Amino acid sequence: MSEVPILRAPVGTHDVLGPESARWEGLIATFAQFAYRYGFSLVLTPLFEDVGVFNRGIGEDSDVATKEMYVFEDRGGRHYALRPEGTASVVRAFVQHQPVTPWKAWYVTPAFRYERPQSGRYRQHHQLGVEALGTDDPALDVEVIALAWRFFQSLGLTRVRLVINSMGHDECRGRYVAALRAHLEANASRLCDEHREVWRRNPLRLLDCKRDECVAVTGVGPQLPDYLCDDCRAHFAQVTEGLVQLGVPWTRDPRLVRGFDYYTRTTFEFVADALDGAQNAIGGGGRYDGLVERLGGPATSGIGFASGVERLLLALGAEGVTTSLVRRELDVFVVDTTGHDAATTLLDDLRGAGFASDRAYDGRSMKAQMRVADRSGARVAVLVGPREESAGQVTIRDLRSEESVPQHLVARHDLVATLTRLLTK
RNA sequence: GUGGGCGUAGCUCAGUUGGUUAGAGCGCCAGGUUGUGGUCCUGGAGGUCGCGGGUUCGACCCCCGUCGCUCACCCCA
Repeated sequence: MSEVPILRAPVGTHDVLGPESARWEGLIATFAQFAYRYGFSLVLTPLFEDVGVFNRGIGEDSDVATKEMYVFEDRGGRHYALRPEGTASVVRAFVQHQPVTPWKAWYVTPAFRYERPQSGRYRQHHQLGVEALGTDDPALDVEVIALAWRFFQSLGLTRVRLVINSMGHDECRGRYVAALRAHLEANASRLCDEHREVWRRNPLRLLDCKRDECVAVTGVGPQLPDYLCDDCRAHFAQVTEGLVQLGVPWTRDPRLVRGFDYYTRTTFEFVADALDGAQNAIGGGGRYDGLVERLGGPATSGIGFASGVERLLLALGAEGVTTSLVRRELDVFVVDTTGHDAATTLLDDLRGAGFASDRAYDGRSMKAQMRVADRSGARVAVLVGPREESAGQVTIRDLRSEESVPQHLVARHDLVATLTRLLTK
């Protein structure tokens, strides 16, 4: 038809429409409800920030910062990056505005990472998350983790595991990293090809490596839990005990360190066992007690959690949960054959009364309009033609009925009242 | 960045050893007598066979390149 070539969404991005978008609405609305229940309020921050926010935030040596950031220069020569994750921006906003603590905020946002897409991994994906700043009370760790857990449960996910660990605070973590570094140095030749040369850059990364060679090296030698100080041990114990009290099951993974440099003490991840692909982490987070300072603010503790919308949807699909959590079907479809557009005022009344209503356009035949009405999924059709109009009536037809004549006439001025009775029971 | 698989109608796909006007199902549109959907019947619209080059008398089919999709490694949501 057209000579203009079809433009498509960029690599690693995707459009969401149709029934799929209803599932998105449901997820987001459910999460918003949970956040509200737990005392979090919505925070909106810019999609792009000074690159320093992310470099200093998630760590210049992290994979995300070194090779996955969408960086660009604007027309004024400023260096910006599209957010690769949610926490750094929110913490920057905290530093800038210094709200009263404890400050509990939730968000839903796109996140960008330049990497090769695959199942459950995109260049633009979307995260739902919460951040809580101003206290290192383990009760808050428990609350954030419980919020995530309950959220997943409410969605209908059953095959989700919580794995948790503590990385200690700066000091004990530092001692562990030093010990790990020495251990790696002594065994560098036995590491996998990928890490043999680059382990110095970020020793903790090696714990994530699943290759046999690296696992063999890191499986022995210094172990993170042995390096925690008494305070960090106590904190971790209180968190795990709190989870037990709430009936939130967890398992400890002493190798769980996660990819961003800001984590201290509690780290956790939710693994969806229904996903057989490599991308089976549907959420994660942790405490970041030094991050506010790193971004120029006063010493402030914080903890956060984020979940990937796309992966949640994949996990839900894999578990066979197909409900959208939010109803998006029409109540009423207006079929107008008067020839002079009686539908417009009729719809205004219906919509004003709160009914989700739609119509056909372009003066199509009644048969055609009925077909569209049927496909729309509306519960009832309201028909108005010359006969009804002259009598001051409309026909209400039940579109879900199998009967041959599931319809009746009703006075025009009784329409809203009748539908209210019909559709709200 | 590296590697595997795949690109034929809006969607899911068929297309025989390369041989005339490229097909199906679903979807979409219009009809099936005068105002009625979901089933059924009939008809119709819609494709530069991803794109470019090559081999050949002839290419959807073979070769090369390229773009895209997809899966995996790495890492993460």
